[in-house]
Amino acid sequence: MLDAYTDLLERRGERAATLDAVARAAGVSKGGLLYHFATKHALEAGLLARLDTLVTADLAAMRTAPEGPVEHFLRSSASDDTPFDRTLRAVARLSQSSDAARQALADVNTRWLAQIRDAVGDDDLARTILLISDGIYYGSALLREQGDPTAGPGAREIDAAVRVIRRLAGNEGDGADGSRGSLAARAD
Amino acid sequence: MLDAYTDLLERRGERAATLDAVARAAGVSKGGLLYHFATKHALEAGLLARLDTLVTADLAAMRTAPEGPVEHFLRSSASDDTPFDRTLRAVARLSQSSDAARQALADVNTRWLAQIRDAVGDDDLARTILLISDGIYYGSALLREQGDPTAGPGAREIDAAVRVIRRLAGNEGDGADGSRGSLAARAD
DNA sequence: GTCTATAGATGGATAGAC
DNA sequence: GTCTATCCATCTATAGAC
Repeated sequence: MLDAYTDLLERRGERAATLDAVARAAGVSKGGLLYHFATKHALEAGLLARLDTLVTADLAAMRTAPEGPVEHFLRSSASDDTPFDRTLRAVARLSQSSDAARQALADVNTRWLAQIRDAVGDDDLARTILLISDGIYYGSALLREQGDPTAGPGAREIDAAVRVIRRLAGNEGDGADGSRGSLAARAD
Repeated sequence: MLDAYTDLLERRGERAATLDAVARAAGVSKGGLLYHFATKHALEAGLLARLDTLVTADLAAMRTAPEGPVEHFLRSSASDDTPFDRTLRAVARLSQSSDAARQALADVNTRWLAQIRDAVGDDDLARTILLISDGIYYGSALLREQGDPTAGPGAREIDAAVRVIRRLAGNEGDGADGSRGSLAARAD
């Protein structure tokens, strides 16, 4: 049922994610849905709880990614096939009218920033990487159409950003060869 | 009436922007509102038409900004007091469930990219700047709460991004002194 | 042009059978 | 646990007075 709710939020927006539509998509009746989630607010709370679990797992995956945490982070910003990204996009849509969802997104950002700063050792660069990720993410979350996954930022934008950050990371000083400076730091 | 519609979309989301609420906020009755905009769809179309007018003016302002087009562009990404930015945020909210609004946002991005690329002369950097701007913009659009303008990215994030881009621009080659390379190009 | 009144559809939620 | 039936509020839109 949370899957159906996520899918509707992501693909058709908050307004279309009615109890009726969620129940139909989940293959149950409205009454059946309301047995598990007594109110619409409870359904939302269930989604936010799931997000919290998934973000913890994502941070752990970032730390051990072979391409390094930053590149893994940016490339996964537009991924559309993991439960985590789908949940995040759904919550972003909810955040329009829900303070709790907005707070949940802010918390995710805070946790990401801490880990990226830890990886690159540069507060300015970490915040900029977060912004680039937000650009990729929100663009892909909001501009993506139902049937057109090519809308919004795609591989082209992400590759451009990765190259730009590599230039910076390569010029930082501690690195050396220019192809992988602090970008890939702590990836080993 | 478009002002009232914009304000409701921006502050309380698509779902709260009902004909009733818009009419009340505009100080007219529902019937009065529907005299000028026969359907809700017509109201939306009116907002998109206004956006088109405002983006044209914004591109012109970018070209003549004293701090250069890129810095002007990034700093204005989180501005909350211009009619253009308020309209853009409102349309971003509509884009959840409206194909026309989504297309309008994509068009704005296309026009921005062309102008930024023209200013920095580097496609990768231009696309990255767009992503940073989207990060600032969507963050400020979506995380901003009714009474808390400090949520989402603020001056701190923007300053960080400007410094990072300056580093890049200063390292580009054609510039020289490092404090203003292609960043401020064509600003004179 | 702007209003009130109301129609018709749909939203969230409850009651009670099975 | 899941269903159908139903209540009540609200939404878009129409009709018609002023």
